[in-house]
Amino acid sequence: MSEYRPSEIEKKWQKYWFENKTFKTVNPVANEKSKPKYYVLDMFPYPSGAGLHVGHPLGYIASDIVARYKRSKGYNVLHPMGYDAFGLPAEQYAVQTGQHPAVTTEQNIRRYRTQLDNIGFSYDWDREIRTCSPQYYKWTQWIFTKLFNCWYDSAQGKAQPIEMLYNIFASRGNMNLNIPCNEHTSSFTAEQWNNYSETQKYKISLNYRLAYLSDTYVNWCSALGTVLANEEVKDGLSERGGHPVIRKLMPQWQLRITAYADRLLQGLHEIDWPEAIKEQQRNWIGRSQGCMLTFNIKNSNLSIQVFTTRADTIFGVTYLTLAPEHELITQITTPEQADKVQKYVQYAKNRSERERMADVKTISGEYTGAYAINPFNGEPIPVWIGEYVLAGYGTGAVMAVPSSDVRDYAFAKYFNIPIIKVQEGENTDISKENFDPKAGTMINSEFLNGMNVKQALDAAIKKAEELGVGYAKINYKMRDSIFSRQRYWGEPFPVYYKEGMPYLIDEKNLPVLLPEIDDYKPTEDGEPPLARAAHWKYNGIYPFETSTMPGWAGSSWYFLRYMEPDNDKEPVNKQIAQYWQDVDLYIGGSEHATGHLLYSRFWQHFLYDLGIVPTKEYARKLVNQGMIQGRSNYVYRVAGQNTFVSFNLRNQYDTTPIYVDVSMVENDVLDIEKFKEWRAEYADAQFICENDKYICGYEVEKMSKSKYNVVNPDDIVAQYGADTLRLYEMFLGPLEMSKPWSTASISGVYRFLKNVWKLFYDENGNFLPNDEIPGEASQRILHKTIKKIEEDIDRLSLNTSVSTFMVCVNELTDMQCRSKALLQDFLIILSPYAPHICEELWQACGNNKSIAYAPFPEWDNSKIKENSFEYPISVNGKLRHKMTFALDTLPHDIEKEILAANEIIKWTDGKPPKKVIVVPGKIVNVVV
RNA sequence: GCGGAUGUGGCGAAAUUGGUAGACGUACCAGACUUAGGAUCUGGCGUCGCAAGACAUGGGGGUUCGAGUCCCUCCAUCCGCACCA
Repeated sequence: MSEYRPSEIEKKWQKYWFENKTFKTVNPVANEKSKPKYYVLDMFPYPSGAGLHVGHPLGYIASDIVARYKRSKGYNVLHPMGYDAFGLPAEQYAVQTGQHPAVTTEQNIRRYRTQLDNIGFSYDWDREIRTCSPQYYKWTQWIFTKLFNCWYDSAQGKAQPIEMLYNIFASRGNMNLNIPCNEHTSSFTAEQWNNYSETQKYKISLNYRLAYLSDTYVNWCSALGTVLANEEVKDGLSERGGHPVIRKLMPQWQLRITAYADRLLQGLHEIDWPEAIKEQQRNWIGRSQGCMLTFNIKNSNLSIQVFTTRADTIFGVTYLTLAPEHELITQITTPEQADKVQKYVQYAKNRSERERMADVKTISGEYTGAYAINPFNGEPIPVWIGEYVLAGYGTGAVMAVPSSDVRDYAFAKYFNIPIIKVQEGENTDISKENFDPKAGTMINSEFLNGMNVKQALDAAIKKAEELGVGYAKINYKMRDSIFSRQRYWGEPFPVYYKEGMPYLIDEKNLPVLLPEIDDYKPTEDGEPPLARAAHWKYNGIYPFETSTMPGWAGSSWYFLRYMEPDNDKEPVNKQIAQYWQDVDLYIGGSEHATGHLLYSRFWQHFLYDLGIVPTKEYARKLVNQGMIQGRSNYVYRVAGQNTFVSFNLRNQYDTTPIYVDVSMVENDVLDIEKFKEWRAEYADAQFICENDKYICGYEVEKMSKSKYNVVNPDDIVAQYGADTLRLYEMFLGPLEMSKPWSTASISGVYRFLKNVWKLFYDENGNFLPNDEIPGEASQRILHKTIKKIEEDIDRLSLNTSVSTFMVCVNELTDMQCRSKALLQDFLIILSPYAPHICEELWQACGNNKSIAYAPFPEWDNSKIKENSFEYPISVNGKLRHKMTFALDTLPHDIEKEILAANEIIKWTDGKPPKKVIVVPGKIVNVVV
């Protein structure tokens, strides 16, 4: 073949790999001495109707390069792909069209698969999984049953079977046990427990399980007819669709992720993940160390619990503030204030989350008329209600210290509540708002006087414990995760109801299949769509749970299933999990920081507790690939005319920018003919050009159809081939950075591949490589390249490797390298990046096995060394000179040579240097 | 406000432990060839300067014989979180 024609070779090799199962990962056999393992994983995609754009494969290409490289380095590589196939878009489409979501999902998956295959990935497709297939979600349901059957043993720091808790209750009751459980769990003695009926015991146990039902304020989106997770809500609107979200009290399944809060925080130390992700997770978990204090209500037997991180400021408390949702409000409010309080609570309730967040500046509140008693000094302090106190954090009540907290300060100023200064020193002037709440030493605080904040904090907590009015407490911002969705297209719960109580479906009856229904909307009375399945009953009698699991259920453990996707006895075999351990490299977007990436860690910790998986953390290293943004182009239409003015002339006219499809633009130059054909209205448009060209404006923004800036990888593959696309996406810039797509410099990468081809074939199609022994120079080039590529892959700096290859090919071309042995080695190191062309040329060299089986060549340092080398010389740090020395020159010889070289080196003032410092291979310093 | 990043030619970017800043690719300029093409090849290309040379890695300071790299400080941009007591 005389010319590089990617379209002719790529399909052929993709077919070859598929038919020969070239990339099949064989399960390790027990007695076999197996290779070291390497698990490289991509975040599996949600197969949306829009298909892949050029940004999606970025991470997949990087992981594919690593996978292919590790294989050739002798690793047993697990590199799978699948689909996160349950989800809202397919369901919404179903609601609109009546089309079953399974059908659209299947179509979308096919489209994705075709697009992925076009790029030549080395996935082991025999391991493909789909979260929506019953063989898969059977085990998602199974994990749910395990969560339901476990409680969290804080003493042991792990999940334990619920039977064990029964035993504990039978011998000790539930008092003085520090076990994470639901609010309002009443206490009982061992004796009482033993007298309970089985049903009563079961009912109590529901409060302790890691999966539990509870009435919760949830983010209810009536437009979508479902509950959303906190991270699915942005600024009071649904992330998907932007519909308003309100808070509503509903019974929901929840997972007790809060029991794992500390472990999830600790685990971050063990994993090599981007700092940004770790920080987001830390933020989300929101651990804060403080103290719980009890304030009794004056003339009442009620009391209010308060969480504070500033127990040291207890003598500065001048009022308490309750969240408007606080349950004691009605009980403590005095009759005189009842009306106002009632109004205020109503006002707060009607304000959506969005409104409340939008104006954090507005101060509002109401006085209840009640007084609480400061537990430290017995002073009465008024109890207020304020919107700025969040029901969901801590106890929904705060002890307000206006002198040490800016929000309390603002509230106190606004309502004219007294302020007691408890700190003195620099930056503690409370007449201005910008005081430092942690500065100075304590005053007006009895036994705390004279201490600094930290000392006072410890002393105050100690005192509270002595007085029995409080205790040290660690509080988390993170809430338990709501696990119910009022949707159709998700995993059904393996749960049925009997006398209003939830029971698990027997394990042997899993999976609970998603029933067929004729309409995917919620029912008229607001029940989830599954309520439409009238005859869907367990054993024909008991109603099933009608909500389904959220999108993140299936994605929280999929990485385990790839290890053994067809196991029908368990989610994954222990020995196999033991072999694969964890994911060595996980590549995916950072948008899942507090969603998938947190939940999956939680499930892994849980499964570790059960002894199913061998590691607490499932992904050793995570890399977030940057987003590829679109580069939109504009034309400038002159107001009121069908005339368009070129970019640099646009200011001379009154113009409106209009998006043009990027496929009609090259290097910002508009293809005027294509533009005229684009739409009828532009057919006789006029153009005001500069230098006979119409230059478009541009902007970098997210790829989207409406901006006409979406680039489909299929088009690039059709024009330049998959290898060019792969190389180019890497060449575009560092993997982690977001960067705009531009087709501008793709031709350089394409030319590179053509040059590779030309090393093997001349223009007449003659095969060039022969058996000549490679010269020293070409060996040096090759070995330097091998070394560089290894280093690049190790630090995932794949963009620079493309440059390295280019330099290598240019140099081999210059010296007309014809050594087949050397060129074959070159193909092996290039093949992870551009596998198709390398397979083709590899075969042309007479190999009959895939290049994927060829071992990666070892580089030899002795072959890299040059005969001579140049030393940079700085004279007093100013002038620089170069001198060439033989390779084995000793440092003192260099020194002598430089001293003797006065005539060669023009010293600044003509005098020879006094001192020459030489470090071999590094520095020469000359002091004149 | 808090946290995480990032600032280097017209553009995308290299420079792994401090050691010739701008590799490689694009764009652009000049030329060659030509079956006129979005092919191929050669040369140029940070700024100023005819040149020698000088100045250049967001700004300012510091450490060092030597700083894109280390330290301090300020600025700009992007991304998270945000009344969390």
